[in-house]
Amino acid sequence: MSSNNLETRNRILNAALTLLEASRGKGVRMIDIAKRAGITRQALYLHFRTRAELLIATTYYLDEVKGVEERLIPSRAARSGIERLDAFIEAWGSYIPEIYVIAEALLAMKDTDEAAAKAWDDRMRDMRQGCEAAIRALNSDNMLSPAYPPAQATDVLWTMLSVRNWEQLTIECGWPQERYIETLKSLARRIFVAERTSN
Amino acid sequence: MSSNNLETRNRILNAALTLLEASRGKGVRMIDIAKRAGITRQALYLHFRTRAELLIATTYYLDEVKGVEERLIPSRAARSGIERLDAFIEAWGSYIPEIYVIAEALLAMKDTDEAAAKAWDDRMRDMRQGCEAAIRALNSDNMLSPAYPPAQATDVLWTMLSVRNWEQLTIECGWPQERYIETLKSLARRIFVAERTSN
DNA sequence: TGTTAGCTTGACACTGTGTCAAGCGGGTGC
DNA sequence: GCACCCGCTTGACACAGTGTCAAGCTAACA
Repeated sequence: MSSNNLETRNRILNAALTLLEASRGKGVRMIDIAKRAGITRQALYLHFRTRAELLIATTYYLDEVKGVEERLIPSRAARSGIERLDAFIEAWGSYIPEIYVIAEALLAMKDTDEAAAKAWDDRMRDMRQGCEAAIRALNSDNMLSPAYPPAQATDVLWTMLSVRNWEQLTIECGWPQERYIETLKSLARRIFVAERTSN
Repeated sequence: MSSNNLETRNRILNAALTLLEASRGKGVRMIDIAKRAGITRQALYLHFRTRAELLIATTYYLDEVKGVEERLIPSRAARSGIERLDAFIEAWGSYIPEIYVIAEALLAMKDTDEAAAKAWDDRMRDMRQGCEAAIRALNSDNMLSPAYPPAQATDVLWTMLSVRNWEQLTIECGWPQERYIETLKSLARRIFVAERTSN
């Protein structure tokens, strides 16, 4: 029965999520996921063709669970460019820690698996849209620093907000999450906003 | 004979280097390296205990070949803080493309191999010293922006100059190397230098 | 001439992914 | 009540890549 099928599928995705979160994304085997989901390893392949496919499905499942879309509403509603930039950094920056472990797993597969690479790149391209919109909003307000053309400014913002940079600052350097958010907002203003009036 | 031993060792390291560079760091097997070095796969293990150990040795070998130390001389000789910041970004930024493929290979192992992780972290810690010195020089000149305490400024500079960020800007965004260097210099000035007089 | 260092040859173990065939049990249709 | 099928289990096996081991070869050196 297809409802039963879907139920198992969700159990698998939940299992994958839990295990990835528990083990910081590394060393989660198919057999571990299967056991946690209460089925055999082989049965996993009745739902997902490969490990990569399972992980990709897990990230989409995660998005669904965490609700990415809703989080971006405030940034879209922003009236000024600066406000939009701030709201976007706030929204994305707060989202990173929630997807971090899964992102790690996907990033680790990027080298070996074509599909995983594409899934990650798609996801990053989506995020880039937000960066572009924020820069464009700033530009419309005539508040974008003339130092960088919009396209390059987008590249820079996109790079600044990468998961890897979040990882380095919070995990490696030990920054608390709020400092990460505040510093990135401050940096973005310093870099992108013309005629600085605040830091 | 130990001289023969060393000769083979260098042949292995050269082989590893060549292959890693050719294949962008991924999918290089022990057998490939062995063949290229003109020995058997098993003989590799007479020189390196594991694949990780070989890769780590390869990175040190690379440093030797490329001469990291000499490149940093100009930045140490700089008279002003700003000059030092510029020189450091120039030196490190120019070095990244040369070590990039090996860095990739090492980064890929970071998740699974303890020793590889340590080797990479050590390397990054070295680089961080340069960042710290540049920030300190700026601070001594009273040119460090009050917006960030020196420790945090170091964290930010260190993160900005990561290999991943270089990868994203040059490879993903398609920036030419000179633009990368110039933009990073410009960004660093904008962020760290107080009372901006230039962009 | 005998010894030894450095390599080869040809095994084998192990891990993890992915595949296959046969079987089983419970619900559904007739 | 019977047959059927779906979703899963069981127990194989293939395959790639790393790492290990024992025995043998060969050139150089004492």
